Amino acid sequence: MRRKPTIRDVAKKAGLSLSTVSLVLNKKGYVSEPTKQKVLGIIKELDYHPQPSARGLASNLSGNIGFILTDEHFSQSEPFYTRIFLGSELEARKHNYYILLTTVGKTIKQSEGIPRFFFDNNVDGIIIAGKIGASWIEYISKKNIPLLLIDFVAPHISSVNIDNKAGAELVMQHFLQGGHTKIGFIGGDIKHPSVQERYVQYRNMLLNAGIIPNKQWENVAQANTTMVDGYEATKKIFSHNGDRPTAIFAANDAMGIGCMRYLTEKGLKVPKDVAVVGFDNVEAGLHADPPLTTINVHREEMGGIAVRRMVEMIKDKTVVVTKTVTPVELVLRESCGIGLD
Amino acid sequence: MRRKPTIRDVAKKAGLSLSTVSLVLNKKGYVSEPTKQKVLGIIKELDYHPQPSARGLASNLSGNIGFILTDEHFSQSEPFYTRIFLGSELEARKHNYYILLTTVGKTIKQSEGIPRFFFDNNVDGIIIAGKIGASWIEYISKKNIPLLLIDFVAPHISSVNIDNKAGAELVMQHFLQGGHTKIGFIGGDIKHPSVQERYVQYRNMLLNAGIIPNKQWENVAQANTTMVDGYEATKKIFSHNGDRPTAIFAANDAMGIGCMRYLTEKGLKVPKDVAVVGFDNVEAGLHADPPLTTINVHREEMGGIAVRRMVEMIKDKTVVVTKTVTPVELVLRESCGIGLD
DNA sequence: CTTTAATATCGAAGCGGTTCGATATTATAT
DNA sequence: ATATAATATCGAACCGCTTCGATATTAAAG
Repeated sequence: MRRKPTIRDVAKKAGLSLSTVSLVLNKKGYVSEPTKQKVLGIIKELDYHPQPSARGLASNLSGNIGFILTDEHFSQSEPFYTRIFLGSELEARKHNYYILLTTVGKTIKQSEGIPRFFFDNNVDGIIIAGKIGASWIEYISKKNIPLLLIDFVAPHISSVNIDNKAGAELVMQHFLQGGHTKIGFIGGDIKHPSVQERYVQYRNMLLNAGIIPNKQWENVAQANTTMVDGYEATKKIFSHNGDRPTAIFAANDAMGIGCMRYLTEKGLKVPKDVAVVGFDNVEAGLHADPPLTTINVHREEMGGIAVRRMVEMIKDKTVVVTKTVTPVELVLRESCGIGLD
Repeated sequence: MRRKPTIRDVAKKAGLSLSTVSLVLNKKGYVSEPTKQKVLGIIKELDYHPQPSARGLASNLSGNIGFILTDEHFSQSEPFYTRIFLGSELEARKHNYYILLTTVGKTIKQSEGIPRFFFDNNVDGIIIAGKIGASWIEYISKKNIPLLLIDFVAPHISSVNIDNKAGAELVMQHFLQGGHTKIGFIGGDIKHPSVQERYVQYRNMLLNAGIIPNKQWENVAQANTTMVDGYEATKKIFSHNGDRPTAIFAANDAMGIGCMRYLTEKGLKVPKDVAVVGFDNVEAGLHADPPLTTINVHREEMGGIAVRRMVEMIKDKTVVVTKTVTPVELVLRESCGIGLD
C-alpha cells in the first residue's frame, strides 16, 4: 500500500521545483503554459491532492467556512435553513472549501459555548443564516473575520436576502386582482427583518390601492412565526364579531397553515370564505388542506450565493458591504381561490 | 494587535521545552504533576489554543469526522437525522473534533460527486446516518478509515441503532392490553432494517399472543415511508369490505399521520374506530389530529454515542465491530385511545 | 550498593505545503 | 546596443505542532 503522493512526488516526476508546482496549484505567479500543463497532467496521473493541514499551516488559512445556525432554526421541522446550508455546502465544494456547521443559542449567554473554530482559528469566514442575537454579531465582528448574513441584516454587515418586498407585492397584487379589499396580515416576530419588510409592503400595497389598512385585521404580536402563532394570530383577528377580512396574508407558510387550521375549526371555508396566502414555499404547505398558495424562495441558491460572496471576501479583505437580494415568485395553489381555473 | 500565542510561547513562559508542553497537551508520556499544572495554568493564562492545521500536519490526523447524510434524509421535512447530527456535533466539540457534514446521493452514481474529504484525507473517521446505498459502504470500507452507521446496518460495520424490537413490543403490548386483536401494520421500504425489525416484532408479538397475523391488514409494499405512503398503505388495507383492523401500527410517525388522514377522510374516527400508533416521536405527530401516540427515539443521544464510539475507533484501530442499541419509550397521546383517562 | 526499570524532560527531525527573494531568461523600451 | 521590465523557475526559510531517541533523575529490585 503506497503512501499518498505529496507535492514532492509531483515535483520530482515533473523535474521541477516544489515552488513551481505550488504556483500552478495556486494559480499564482508566473508559470509557462507548457509547464503548467505538464504539472497538471502529473497531478492527475498521480491522483495528487494537496493536504489541507499542510496548506493551512503554511498559508495561515484554514480552507474552512463556519456556518452558524441557531438551535431553533436548525431543529425546526421545516428544513428552511437546512436547505440554505445544503446550497452552501454544494457551492463550497466547488471552491475547495469545507463548511463547518455549528449551532448556537440565540445569544452568547444562552449558548452551549462558543464554537470552537473561533478559538482554534479554524475558519476563514463566517456565514450566519437566520435571525440571531446581536451579541453574536458583535462578538464575531470583533474577531476581524469576514462575516456574512443570510436572511438577516445588521448594520455594516454584508448579507444575502429574500426579495421580501417583491414577494409581498406579488401576494397583494394577487389578492387585489382577485377582488379582495379586506385583506389582513398575520406575522409574529415583527422584529425579524424579513417579516417586517413583508408587513411594510403589505401596507404600502393597500395604500397604493387606495385602501386604508384596518388595524383589526393585522396581528404581528406573536413572539414567533410557528403554526401555533399563526393559529393564535388568526384567532385574535376573527374572534370578535365586527367586520372581518376576506383574505389573509401570512408572513410565512407555517403561520398560513396555522391560520387555515383555525379558520377550518371555526367552520370557515378556505378559500371560499377566507383566502390565505403564505410565504416561503415550504413543503408542508403543499400537504396542507387546501394546499397553500405561497411565495417561492430559492433556498439552496441563497446558500450558494453566500458562499461565493464569502470566498470573494476571504480573497479580498477590503471591506465592501454588499446586500444581495434573491428573487421570488408566486406559487399558485388552492388556498387563495384565485387564478386556478 | 498581538499574534496568537503558539506552543513556543507557552513553553518559553513555562521554562520548558516544546515537547513537554506538547505531552501535556496530548496527555501522553510522562509529565510530573506540578509541571502539568503549571503548563495548564499558562495555557489558560495565555488563552492558548493549538492550531488544528499544525497538529494535523504533524500527527497525520485531521481532527475531523465526516458525517454523511443522503440528500433526501437531510432535506426531509422532519428533522430526524438532522437531530442526530446535532447530537453528534455537540459531542464532537467535547472531544475536540470537528464534524464535516456532507450530503450525497443514495448511491455513488447518483451522487453529485464524492465528498472531497476522501481525497484530501481530511477526516479521521466517517459516520453515516440513515439508509444508504451499498456502493457507498463498499467504497468507504476500502478506504481503510473507521466507519460507523447510525440507524442502519451493514455486515462487519459498527452501528448505533434504535431498539426497534423493544419499541415494537411496547406498541403491541399497548394495543393488546387495550383489548385489540385485529392489529394491522403499515410500513413502506421493508428493506430498511429499522422498518424490518419493527415489522418482525409486530408479527412475533401477535403470535406470542396467540393471534394469527392477517396478511390483509399488513402493507409493507410502499417504496418509502412518507405521509403519502402511509395514506396509500392504509387505503389498501381499508378499501375492501371484508373484516378490518381496529388498530394500526405505523412503522413511523409520518406514515401514522398519513394513515390517520386517510381514515378521517373515510369517515372513520381515530381512535374510536381505529387506533393508530406511530414510531419516532416526531414533532408533526404532536400537532396531528388527534395527537399521535408513538415511540420516542433519542436522536441527539444516538448522534452523541456515535461520536464517542468513533473517537474510540480512531484512537484504537483494532477492529472490533460493535452494535449499540439505544432505548425507546412509549409516548402516550390520543391516537391510540388507551390509557389516557 | 549495584543493576534495572520507571519517570521526567529535552533536542531535533519532520509533517507537506507556501512564499519571498534570488537568479536566469526573454521581451520591450530607449 | 543597452537598460528595464516582464516572465519563468528555483532554493530555502518557515508555518506550529508531534514524536522519537537521548539523557538525567529517581525508585524498585536483586
